[in-house]
Amino acid sequence: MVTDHGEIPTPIFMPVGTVGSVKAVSQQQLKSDVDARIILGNTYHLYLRPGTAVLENAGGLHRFMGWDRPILTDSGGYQVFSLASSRKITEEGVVFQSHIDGSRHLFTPESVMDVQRSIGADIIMAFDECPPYPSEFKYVQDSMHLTHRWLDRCIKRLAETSDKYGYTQNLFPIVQGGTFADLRKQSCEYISSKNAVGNAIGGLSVGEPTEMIYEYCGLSCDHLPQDKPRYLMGVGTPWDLLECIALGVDMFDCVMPTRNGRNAMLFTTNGVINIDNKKWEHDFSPIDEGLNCEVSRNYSKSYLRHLIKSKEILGLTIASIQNLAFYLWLVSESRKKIIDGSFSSWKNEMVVRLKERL
RNA sequence: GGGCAGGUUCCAGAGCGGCCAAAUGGGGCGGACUGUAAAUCCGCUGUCUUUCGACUUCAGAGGUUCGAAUCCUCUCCUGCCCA
Repeated sequence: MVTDHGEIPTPIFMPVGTVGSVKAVSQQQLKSDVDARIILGNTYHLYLRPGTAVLENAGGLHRFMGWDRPILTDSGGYQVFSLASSRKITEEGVVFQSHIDGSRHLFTPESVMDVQRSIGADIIMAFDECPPYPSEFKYVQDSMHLTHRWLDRCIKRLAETSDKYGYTQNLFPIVQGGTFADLRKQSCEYISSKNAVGNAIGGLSVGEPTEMIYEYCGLSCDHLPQDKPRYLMGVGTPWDLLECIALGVDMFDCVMPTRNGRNAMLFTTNGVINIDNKKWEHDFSPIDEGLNCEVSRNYSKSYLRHLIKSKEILGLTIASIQNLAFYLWLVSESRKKIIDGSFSSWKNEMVVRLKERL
């Protein structure tokens, strides 16, 4: 893939990944870019629209690792949600109980900042609480205020500690407020007032219907600074990405390409494939010719199906890479379409096409 | 030619007189998966019917029995061993 900022490397396998990108830069350079990714462990797609501001990162972990895109780490706030059965929330922080040995571990805004300092990612996330859907107004309200107080502690801790590796780490605060318009708006205002280099939209894709994701994502975008990256955490399907880009989102991250890939669901430029299906048994065509990715172009559907059916670990890797390459293509195309002004019509066409089951 | 062991629904393989359309696994089909603990989870899978239920199945043909995939007889086929 080649963009006006040079070639975007084909995804490669890394044991623990993270790489994002925010090629950042000066106002003049802002005309385009950014896209990021994390291979395997997580996937981050950063995508900045023309005119949005970017991070300052003269150097960074990404550079240290030989990548040309920034690396992003999450705070563990999502685990407060996803591991709800084995944790306890207090004002101080969250106590998690290990599912491996039962040991208890306290996560606080301060400790989470320290950990992220040590890892050294270019973009680090605030520690927040992510209430499930549905939740009572009162609970979401209290939770939001707790997240705001935690944010202040994150900012304070970050200010009190210095960069460990000689480059700036950029903290993104996270909007909460669930699916209550007034709370969301209030949270956006609070988060915006911190004047961070970028802002995240959290608390969505936690069980609510897709339409509500769009609704509250749009609402959040409307109340966050337009000249700074808006990062929607945890979303989503390819069509979700397109819809949310239309609403103003610049960055995404999601488990979907890798997890669904491991579960035999392939996202391709022509639609969705369930590679388990017998219909692919003798289909020797490339997995996805529409991608400029050697894995997608050189392995056949038949071979990939065989690997998956045989429970060969390589199959999961190939499927994951296919989906990651697809997501990168999707955001890269989106950027091009936005720049040439054809995004909206292209998006409507793609949403239909990409959902199709092949 | 002789002696054993077998032939069960797409496959493997339980069942050995009623609770059997028949366990379980695989396969097939469908669904789920959204800031990753989890290469995972959930349905359906003889035919007809929405359900109840009805009907046809356990190599083949007869038979015993109120009742057979299960017991008996013969036939066909498969594997192994001995000639």
